[in-house]
Amino acid sequence: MPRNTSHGAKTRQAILATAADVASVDGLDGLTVGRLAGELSMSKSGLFAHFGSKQDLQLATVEEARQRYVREVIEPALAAGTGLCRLRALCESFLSYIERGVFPGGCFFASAMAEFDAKAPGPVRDRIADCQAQWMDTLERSARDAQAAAELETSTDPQQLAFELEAALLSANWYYHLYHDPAYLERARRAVQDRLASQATRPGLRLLPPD
Amino acid sequence: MPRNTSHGAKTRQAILATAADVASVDGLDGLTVGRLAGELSMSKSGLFAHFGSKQDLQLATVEEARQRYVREVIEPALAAGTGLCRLRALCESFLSYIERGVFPGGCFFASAMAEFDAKAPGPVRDRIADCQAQWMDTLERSARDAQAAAELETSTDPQQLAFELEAALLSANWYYHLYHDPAYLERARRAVQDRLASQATRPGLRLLPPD
DNA sequence: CTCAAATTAGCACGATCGTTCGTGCTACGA
DNA sequence: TCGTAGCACGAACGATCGTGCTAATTTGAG
Repeated sequence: MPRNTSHGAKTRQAILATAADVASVDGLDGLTVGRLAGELSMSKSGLFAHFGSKQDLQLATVEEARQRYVREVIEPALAAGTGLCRLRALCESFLSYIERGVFPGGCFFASAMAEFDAKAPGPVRDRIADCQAQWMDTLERSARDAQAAAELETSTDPQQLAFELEAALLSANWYYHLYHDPAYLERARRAVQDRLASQATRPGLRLLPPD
Repeated sequence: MPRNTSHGAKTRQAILATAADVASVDGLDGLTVGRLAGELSMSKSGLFAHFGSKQDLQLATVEEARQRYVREVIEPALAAGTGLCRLRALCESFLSYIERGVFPGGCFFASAMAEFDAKAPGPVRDRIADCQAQWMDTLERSARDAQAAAELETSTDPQQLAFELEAALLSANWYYHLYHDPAYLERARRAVQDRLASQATRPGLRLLPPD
């Protein structure tokens, strides 16, 4: 094979794509080297050679998932506008990402956060917490921008708003998969709409992008 | 030892109490027979003899956790009143239960729901889903009662309200443990208060029990 | 076509998984 | 006092875990 990044990188990428899918269902601990090797029809040792340890595999899997999340959730929303419009787009983008089944086990980071929530600190937990903080910050900053643009009441607490929006999104993820019922996605949509509408400066302020 | 259920039942109870604690941190799959035996200073086989299989152990652990949940969350709230007051008490009771650390890993059922969310169906998953549905139904029925007592607007959708309350509670659980920051519990309290206040029939309707 | 480097496979290790079996206590009922 | 039932134990099972070593295979560069 070529010196550096030809077949090897492709294989590594394929491994990580499958790893992220598996981990979204069975967790990053349920992600097992043998299982993963079987799923990709390759030997345990051949797969393992791409990573120095299981922890490295986990960290690489988180990074792969992060990139997928940015591509499927963040970027489309950022392209949709600014201020209040962006805030709403971020929420809708998340719900769409759940609906589309970007990860077979639901939101990767929701699963990972739940799994490492109360576990002892470590590199993997730290990375998960960091990703989650970034997402929360994206919501919060958008709220602040909307406020600066006079689209949200000055009485609004951006952190509180971000928390309530994220709460609706996360719960939609859990209940949608637990009961296989898309009604929960609609509940989240309604919750988001209500939160934004009630704190918008003008009652009829256009929240939806033209469609 | 006595013939039947003296020492045996005591031991079984001690096993399940520890099992529920462990599972709230490491999940029902992370709950291992050997680990549990070590934590209780008894042999794997001696412990295992109390349950026919690991799945039985898991189901018994869920049942133990359910009883603890009823005792620590549901019953105190039901005793606090009816209607809107009860609805608020249920939410506050949950947040207090998180704050008190009734389970070391946060809400047992939140962890279990997340763990089995996207897994293949089975007895354990079914039981978890059932418990979660019961809790959601408790919230929803309280909302309906409050509505029947004319404490909530007739325009309120009890299911929607229950979803939004539960969303705040669940997210408070995740973020509180992920960042070890009680501020998230306060955010949930504020979200609950806002939701209830905005849908109460009288703006100043007493929501807090006398304290 | 050849060679060296990169990639994968084969095999083995100690540990731990869930589970089974046989044994030895210990205390009550006869 | 003796038998018996409940309970816990130690040892061992096959399987799988993560992780090393070494040999075979593939592959791009000369």
